[in-house]
Amino acid sequence: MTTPPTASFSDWVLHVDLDQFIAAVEIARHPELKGKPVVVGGQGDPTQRAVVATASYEAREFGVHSGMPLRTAAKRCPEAVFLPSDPPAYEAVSERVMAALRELPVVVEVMGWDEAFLGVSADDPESFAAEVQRAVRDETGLSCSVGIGDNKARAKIATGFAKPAGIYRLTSENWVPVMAHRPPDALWGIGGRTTKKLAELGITTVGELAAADPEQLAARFGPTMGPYFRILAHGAGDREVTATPYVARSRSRETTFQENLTDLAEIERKVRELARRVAEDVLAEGRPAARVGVKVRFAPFITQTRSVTLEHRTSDAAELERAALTVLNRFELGRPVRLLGVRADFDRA
DNA sequence: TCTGGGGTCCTAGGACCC
DNA sequence: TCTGGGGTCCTAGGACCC
Repeated sequence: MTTPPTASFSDWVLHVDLDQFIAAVEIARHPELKGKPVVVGGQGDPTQRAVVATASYEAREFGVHSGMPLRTAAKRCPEAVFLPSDPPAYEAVSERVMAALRELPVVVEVMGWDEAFLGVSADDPESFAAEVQRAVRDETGLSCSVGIGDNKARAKIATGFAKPAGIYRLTSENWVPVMAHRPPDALWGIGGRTTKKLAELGITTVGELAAADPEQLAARFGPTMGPYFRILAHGAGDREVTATPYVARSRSRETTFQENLTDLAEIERKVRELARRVAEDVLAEGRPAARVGVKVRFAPFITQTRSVTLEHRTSDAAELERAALTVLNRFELGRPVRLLGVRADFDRA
C-alpha cells in the first residue's frame, strides 16, 4: 500500500474532463442555444439510425444521455434542438484545450477529445486545480471538472464527483468511506456486465469486491481480470502520467446503413470503400498492416467478425481491399446487413 | 432503448510444434 | 504406440471506454 508523500512537495494525478464537451462547443458557436436542451449526434435528424454523442445538461434533465438512440431522445425531450455531429470542429477545440494545459507546469497525457491526466507537483492541489480550470476557461471559454487523486484510477473517479465545474479529491484517505458502499460499476474498468456477474457471486459493492477471494474471482473472470478487479476495488493503480505520443494498434472504419443492405454487389462495393479508407489511414500511420478484419452486423443486431493475418505486411490499398473481400466471403451473406466495418491491425512495436 | 463509431485489452479453443 | 505437457500463434467474441 502506497501512501501519498507528506513532504512539502507532493505528487498528484489530476484528471481534467470538459463539461458536456460536444454540446458546449456547439453552444459556443450558437449562443442562442444557451440554456436550452441541446442534443448532438448523427446527422442531427432524430428519425435516422444514430445515437446521442452528447446532451446538454438541460437535455439530461429529460433523461437524455450519450449512447441513446436519437429517436428515443426525441421522445423524451421533444423540444430539444438536434444538431449534427461535427468531429473536425471538436478536434480543433480539443487541441486548443490540450495546448492550454501544456502551458501549465504539468505533464499532459491526453485520454480523448475531452479529457486528460495531468502529472502535478503542488502543495495545494485544490488551488492548482482551480488554476487549471481558469486556464481552460480563459483560452477556450469552456468549463471543466477536475479530479484529484493519488493515482489515475482515483483521479478519474473523483472527476465524476466534481461535475459540473467542480473539484474533488479522492485518495487512500477517503477511499473506503466514499466508495465502499457503491456498486462495482462505480469503478473505472467495471461495467454493467461484470457488475451483474459479480452479483451472481454475491458481490454487490466495491467494499465486498475488495474483500473477495482472489481465487474465486480468477476462476470466474480469468487469471488476469479476476485479481485485477479486486485491485480496482481497493482503488490501487497506476500513477504514471506520460506525454509519450500514442501509437495506434489498429485503424478501422465502419458504417451503419439507414436501410439494411441485401444486394451482394452493393455489400462488396461498401466493403471496398471502407477498405480504401482504412488503407489511407494505414498509409498515414507510416507502418504496414499485419491483419485485416471485417465486421458484419446482420439485422436485427447480430454482430460477427472474421479476420486474417496477412502473408506479408502491407500498406497497399489494392492488397488491403483484396484481403477485406476475401474475408467478407467467409460470412454467410444471405441475410440483411445493417453494418459493415473494416479493420487493419499493426504488429506491436 | 430498434441500439454510432473508433479504439483497447482479455479469454478460450484449436492448430501446430517439440 | 495412444499418451504426455509446454509453448506459441491464430481466430472469434466479449467487455469496456470515450
